[in-house]
Amino acid sequence: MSYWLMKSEPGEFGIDDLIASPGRRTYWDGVRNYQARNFMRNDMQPGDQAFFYHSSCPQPGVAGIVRVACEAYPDHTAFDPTDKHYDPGSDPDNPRWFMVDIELERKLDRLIPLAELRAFASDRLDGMLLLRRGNRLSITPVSEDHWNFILSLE
DNA sequence: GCCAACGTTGGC
DNA sequence: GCCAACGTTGGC
Repeated sequence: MSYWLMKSEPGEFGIDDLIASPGRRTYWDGVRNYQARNFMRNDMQPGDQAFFYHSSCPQPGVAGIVRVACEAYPDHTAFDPTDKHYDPGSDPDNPRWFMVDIELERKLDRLIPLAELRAFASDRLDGMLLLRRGNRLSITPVSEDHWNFILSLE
């Protein structure tokens, strides 16, 4: 059982879009970074929990909690020339990109802003990958201590 | 819109 | 394998 943080732009797909999805479930397509892919493909397990994080928006921060609903499987959007995330280098017989399904566990009572997390960057959240300068990874692991502390801020 | 921090690409 | 150029991410 591991904890994760997954970034999404609310202008594209936010926590309320997940709430509106059938079964409050969706597939996490479009990851085109090898490190993030490896986390999904190699380390994510069904039942793992993840923070649903809003990025590139007026109020970046942790918006909700989701559950990994299956093991990673090939991201079919990589094979679709009309898709924004099309990658001609991904061969259906040897897929390059993967995705998992996620289900909403709950939306947080309030969004916990990035700025608030940053205030703890050198003590209670020391070492958290999200807070590392220049971090651009869309999927990062979260330690159990950090997970519990962030939820205590809610 | 700006810019820092990366990751990727491609010539050599 | 090196590295410059380029593209992307994402906070501010």
